[in-house]
Amino acid sequence: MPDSAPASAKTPRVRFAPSPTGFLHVGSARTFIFNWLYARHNRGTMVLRLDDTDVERNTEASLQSIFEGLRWLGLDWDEEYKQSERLAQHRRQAEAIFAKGLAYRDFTPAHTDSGEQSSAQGAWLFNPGMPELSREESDRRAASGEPFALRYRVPRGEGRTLSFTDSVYGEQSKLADEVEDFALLRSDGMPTYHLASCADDADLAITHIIRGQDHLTNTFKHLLIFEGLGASPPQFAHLPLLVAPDGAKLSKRRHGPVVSVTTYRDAGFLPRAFINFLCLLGWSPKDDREFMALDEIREAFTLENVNRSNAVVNFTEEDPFDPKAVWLNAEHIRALAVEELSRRLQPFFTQAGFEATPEKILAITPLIRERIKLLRDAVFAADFFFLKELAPYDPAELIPAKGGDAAMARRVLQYAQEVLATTSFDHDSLDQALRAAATRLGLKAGQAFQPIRVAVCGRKNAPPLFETMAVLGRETCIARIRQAEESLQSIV
RNA sequence: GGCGCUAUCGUCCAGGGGUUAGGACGUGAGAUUCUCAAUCUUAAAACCCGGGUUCGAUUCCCGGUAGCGCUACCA
Repeated sequence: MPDSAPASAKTPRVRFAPSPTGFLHVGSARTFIFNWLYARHNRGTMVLRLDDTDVERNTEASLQSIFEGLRWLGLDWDEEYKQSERLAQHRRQAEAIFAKGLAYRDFTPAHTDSGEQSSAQGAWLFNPGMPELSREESDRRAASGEPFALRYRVPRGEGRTLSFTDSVYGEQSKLADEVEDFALLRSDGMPTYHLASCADDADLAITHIIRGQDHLTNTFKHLLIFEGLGASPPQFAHLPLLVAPDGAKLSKRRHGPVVSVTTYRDAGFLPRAFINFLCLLGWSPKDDREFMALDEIREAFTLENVNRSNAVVNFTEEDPFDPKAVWLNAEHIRALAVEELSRRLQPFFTQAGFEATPEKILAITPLIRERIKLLRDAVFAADFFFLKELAPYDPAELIPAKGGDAAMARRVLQYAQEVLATTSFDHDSLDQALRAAATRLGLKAGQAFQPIRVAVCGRKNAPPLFETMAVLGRETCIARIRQAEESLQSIV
């Protein structure tokens, strides 16, 4: 394909460009996912680029956290770059722009405030306090070693309109007069995000920039930079933002760990469920599908189907996860093969301090898979399989809820011990034996099973009785039932 | 303040000049089961406001309002 072909017609090269200034957050993860989906749907190339030009805020820990998050998601990329390694190149490119007369030196000291004050006072002038110097004076001061920032000389006053077609937001245009003289180089010589980003996008031959809508307005600056670089701009696609229930853009600072992907991982989200949830925020296959496998999503994914309004991630202090994310996770858990699910459960049991062998987990998994929404729920759902000693019984729970007393509960538990001593511990045998026992005691199954379930599991709500007992084994079951019975002696 | 973007149930996502405005999550009620869960049935729940255009606007246009974003030598 010739270079002159429109960017959108080439084999796509997309990039995900996080800046390592904190943990990987869900908004970034979603941007990564959309880029990945676009690349893989179109058999293109996925580039990971670390935008680490902010030396002040970059940390190694953050870098690790981002990789950790991306690895967990399990989506791959084809090439990897670091902006800091391309510093010299960026400076050369800035100088080239300067040499073309498209930028000028600004010797004004950097503002220490964030510019909010001046905005509030109505001073939104471009590059306030820095009338452009003559070239001679500029050269002289630069030669004398005075620090300066390099600013783009935005072509204002020419009636020029900057425009592009966004794949999501459509035709976008803005008067150049509305764009301020933004910085290309900081006074310490470091490139700004705008410069580094565009320079790399051009150098790496990125064809499609898929990023958050917070960059929509910045795109006009980027258009100017590409022009200065002598490169044709790629196709842009901006994604609606993820916002918190308070309406504000999801931010690490304001919303804390609930926006970190590691929070989801640690709670026991399945990566595929997490991806499924995020891709549905701002995109849909335009039919009623919601629970989708990754392949299904990839096949259905197009930028045309991305919508334009922000999506709120519905979390609260009590419940950090969007209910829909939780539901989708439960769906994905149930869709997993038992072997696979039990493998994923392992670390949660181990971390809880249980002696959980793969065999034992495999036996338990079918009993809890429909009862957990997050992987970590398994720890509570299955604790009695591992605990040597159950917490002291609550007599009130041992007594059947409907029409029963302590004496009756004792009778059930006594009789159960007898019966169980000779019953083989498989589902069908237990089913037969215990139902027969109930009948003999003149009780309904529900009544008779409650004391036994509580005795065996330590609580009223648990997985199906017979399967549970089969996994627990005769010895443990009888011991627990005896203990429960004894705990009732005091009140009978 | 300027500029830009957006506006359908509580939330997410469809729809679209004439519809009983659809699906999902969550919530309520019921069914079913040895409890819980799962499952099934069912209910409540929305087109921001005002003008146009039109025989007819929730849908198209304009304005307002609200929210968000950008307006840094952050990214």
